[in-house]
Amino acid sequence: MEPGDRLMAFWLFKSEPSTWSWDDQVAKGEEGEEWDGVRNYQARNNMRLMRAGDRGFFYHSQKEKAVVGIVEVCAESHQDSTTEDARWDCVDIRAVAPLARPVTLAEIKEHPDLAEMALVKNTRLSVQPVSEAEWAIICELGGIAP
DNA sequence: GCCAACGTTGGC
DNA sequence: GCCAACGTTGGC
Repeated sequence: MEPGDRLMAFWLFKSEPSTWSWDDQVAKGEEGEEWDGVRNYQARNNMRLMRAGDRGFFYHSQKEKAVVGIVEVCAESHQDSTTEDARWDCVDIRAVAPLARPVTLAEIKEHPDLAEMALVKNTRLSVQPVSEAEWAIICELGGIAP
């Protein structure tokens, strides 16, 4: 193990589908897409902690309010190309697989072991960490292997 | 469409 | 450095 290596970490990316949907993400294929436009320090700091190969949930906010797919970090944090402002950087992510069935916010709120998720406790944070236990539960609810 | 939560900005 | 005003997000 090299210094700085760690186990895979898990995250959650929120997007309003009318702006950027799971289908848009899938259409980008292996190449992936910059997760740009984040202008929140907490969300940015989470992206700075990401390493290539980390997995994330893709969550649709607003109308749908459900985790719909799995993504993978394919480029670590770099300058956000939509701004000159050096404060803002972001990772690239690519779609890995859709959930067999979406896991709704209502279900997540109902599950006692998911009550501590930022999705529940800090509704406005758009890029957030997910624990390994939370990851496993949501994958199970979504009908796919973790 | 409303409103609560919360982050950011700017005046002092 | 505080805090009021304001803007934005996102659930309901």
